[in-house]
Amino acid sequence: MNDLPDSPFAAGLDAGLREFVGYTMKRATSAVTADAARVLEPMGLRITTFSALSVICHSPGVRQTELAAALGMERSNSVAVIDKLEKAGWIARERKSTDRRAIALRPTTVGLARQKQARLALLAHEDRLFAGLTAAERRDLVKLLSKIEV
Amino acid sequence: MNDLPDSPFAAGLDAGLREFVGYTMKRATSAVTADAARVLEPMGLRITTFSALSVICHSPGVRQTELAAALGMERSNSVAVIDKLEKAGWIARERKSTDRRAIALRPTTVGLARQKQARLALLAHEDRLFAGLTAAERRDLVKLLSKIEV
DNA sequence: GCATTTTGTTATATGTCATAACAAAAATGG
DNA sequence: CCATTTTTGTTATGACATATAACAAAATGC
Repeated sequence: MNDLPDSPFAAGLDAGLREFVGYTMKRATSAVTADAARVLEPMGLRITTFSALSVICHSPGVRQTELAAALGMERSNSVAVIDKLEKAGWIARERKSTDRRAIALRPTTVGLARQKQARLALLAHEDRLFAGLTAAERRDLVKLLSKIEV
Repeated sequence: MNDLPDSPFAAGLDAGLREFVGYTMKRATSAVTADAARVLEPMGLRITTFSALSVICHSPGVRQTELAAALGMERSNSVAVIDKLEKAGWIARERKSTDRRAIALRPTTVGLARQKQARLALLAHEDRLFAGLTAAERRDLVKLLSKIEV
C-alpha cells in the first residue's frame, strides 16, 4: 500500500550522481577500458600487461621497481604481470651486473612485434570509441585530465 | 655486460602510453576515486554504497534491477551492496503489492541524513581535487566525457 | 494452462589493489 | 671494516570489484 509515489522517472536514475565529476569519469573510463580489454584479449594481453610491455619496449633495461612506479602499481603486484610477459616470451629478465639485486627487463623480438601490433589495434579502438570527439576535443580532454593527477 | 644502454630517462617512463586517452583517463580516475573513497570511509560508505544510497534517496521505491542498471552493475552484485545499506539502517526493503517478486527500496530518515552529509563531503573533496580547474573547465570535462559513453 | 521471462538471490571465479613479511644484496655511517 | 639500515624482487594474504551461471518464486504471453 505504500508503493504508490515511487520514483518519478525510470531513465536517468543516476542523474543525482552526475553532479560529481568523479562519477562521470568513472563511468566513461569503465566503458573505455572494457572496450580496450576486449581489443587486447585476442592478442593474449590485458591492459596491465600491455602497459608494462609498452614501458619495457620504450625503455629497455628498466627495473621492476621503476616499472611499477611508472604505472602507479605496487612492486608486489608487478611480479605476476612480469611473470606473464616472460612466460609468453615477450620480455626477458636479466640480472644487472652493476646491482645484483636488480633485474633489467628487456623486450624480445616477438615482444616488440606484439607491442606494435597491440598499439595499432588500440589506436584504432580509440578512434572508434572517440568518434564523437574531434581531435582538438581529445587533446582538450587529455589536457584537462592531466591537470588533476598530482 | 649488456646493461649499459638501458633507458634514456627515468622520469616519464609511461610517456609512450600517454598517446592513449584511455590511459590518462584511467590514471586520473583512479586518483579521484581513491580520494573519494578516503572521504567516504569514515562515514562507513564506499563509492558503490554511496552511489546506491544516492539513487535510492533520489528515487524512493526503485527496484533492485533498476538500481543495478542505473549504476551499470550486475543485479547479482547489487545484492551485497543493498544488504550493507539495509544492515546499516539506511534503507529498507519493502515488498511491492503490485509485483510480489519485486522489492521497493526506500531510504530511512537516518539514510537520508547520511546521504546529505556524504554528498557535502564529496563536493568538498571535488572542490579540493579539482582546484586546478576552473568551473568552466570542469563543465567542459564532464561534457567531453559524456560524449564517450554510449 | 503451459512455456517463457523477470526478479531477487546464491555461488563461484577472476582480476585489481593494498599490506605485511622475507632473503639477498647494496648503501650508509661511524 | 663492521653493524645497521635501506633497497629489490618476491610470496602470501585479504579486501573489493566484476562477470557468469544457476535457481525458486512470481508474473507474463500466447
